[in-house]
Amino acid sequence: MQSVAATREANAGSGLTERQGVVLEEALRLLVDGGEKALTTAGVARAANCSKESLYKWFGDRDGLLSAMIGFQASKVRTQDPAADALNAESLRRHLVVFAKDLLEVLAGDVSLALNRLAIGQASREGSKLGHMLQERGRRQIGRRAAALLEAGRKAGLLAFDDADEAYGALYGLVVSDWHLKMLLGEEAGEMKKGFGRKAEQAVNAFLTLYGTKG
Amino acid sequence: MQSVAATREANAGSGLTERQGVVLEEALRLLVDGGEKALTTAGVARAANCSKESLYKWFGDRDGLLSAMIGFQASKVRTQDPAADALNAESLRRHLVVFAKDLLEVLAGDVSLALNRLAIGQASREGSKLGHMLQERGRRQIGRRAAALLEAGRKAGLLAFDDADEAYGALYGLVVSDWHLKMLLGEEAGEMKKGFGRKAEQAVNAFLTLYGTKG
DNA sequence: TGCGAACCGTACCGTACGGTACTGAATGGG
DNA sequence: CCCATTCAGTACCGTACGGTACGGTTCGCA
Repeated sequence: MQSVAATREANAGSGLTERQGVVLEEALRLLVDGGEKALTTAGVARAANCSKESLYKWFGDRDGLLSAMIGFQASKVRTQDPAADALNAESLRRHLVVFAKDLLEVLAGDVSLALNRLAIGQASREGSKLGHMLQERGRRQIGRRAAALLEAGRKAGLLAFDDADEAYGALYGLVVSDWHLKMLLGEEAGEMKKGFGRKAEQAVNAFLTLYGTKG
Repeated sequence: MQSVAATREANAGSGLTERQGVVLEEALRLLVDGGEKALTTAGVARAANCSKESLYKWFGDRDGLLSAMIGFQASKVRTQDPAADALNAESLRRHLVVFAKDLLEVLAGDVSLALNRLAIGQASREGSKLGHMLQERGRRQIGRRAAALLEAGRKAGLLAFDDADEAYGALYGLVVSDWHLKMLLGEEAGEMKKGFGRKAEQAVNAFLTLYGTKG
């Protein structure tokens, strides 16, 4: 996963030492492997070969570490909204399918699932600070990419909708359905992934039936 | 919430004393109010005026208590699949809208959210036993109701689909989209609920566009 | 009345965690 | 060469939890 390059990228303008990035990487690994219960300060310190005192100096307290982990991971995910090449019906469909597949694969990723589980577990108390962070820095990114795609489709006369949010909601729902929740609840994601391609195409077909200008 | 009647109902054939039902009710209240962190054995014992020793005698250990809570709550939710009156296009639409609204309101319920958060939090370790339980005893119920409704629609010539699961997945996705996740992450459900009616109708409209036999 | 079962309340134990304090080894700059 | 900074490693403290054990009380029953 070329963690070094990714880490350096993530640190750009985040006030994070490279060492701290490595520590956060190790913390994420612990979280993915063992869930929140396994994410103890002593455990992180041991896994990252640093002292607990350093952890507290860098991140304040445990919650600060959790926030830093979310921000760190979010800063690593760069959603490229490329293209904007002249859209026709077929290229729009292709872009939508790629988007749908990317969405499913992001949601099914180890780290994404672990962080979502973490934020959901903390949602009851503490005003769901982590939840908002995850929502803002994770979802918003991919939402923007979708919004740009939909808007381009509309500008090209290939899509017709009044409310962009509503259209995006339909696309998201058709693509994801209840798979995300099932994975969050522990359903093995392994066998699911092979069906992502077919599922993405079906969802895009349905979406184009609803919002496409030509059947 | 007529908890007494509901409790008595839930105990039918579950090997649960009425006292134990009251204890589970109190445990659910603690979980809803304070999340998993607030659900300690001592806390439950104090809130329910029973001894920790009794808790361990009745439920084995903490995980047994959690399982019992899920089973208890699931047994309280009775999904009536009524109707089966002669379907026409309008009554099918009405039934679908009612189903969609019910689904949204169930998912937005305090106890449902708390139990889903609990199961998701435990999904990393322990083979996600609670997750499977929640999936089986909660989702399966409402899924059956939807399947019956869809099948009736097809039998009446009002719906056309090959794969019932695929159709149900589309309906679920159109109705729920990412609202469930947002609520699980802590988004205030209060202001959302007022939009459920409109959202349900929009989703059903879209679903009928996709799977209805007459536009 | 005597007996046993169920059970509440509480005290108790071992453990594990979050957070703090201390020591000693590097490192680097004057 | 000396001093300041940083940090790893460890020991430590208070707390809180899961789980167990025990005394006292109520209740049903013979």
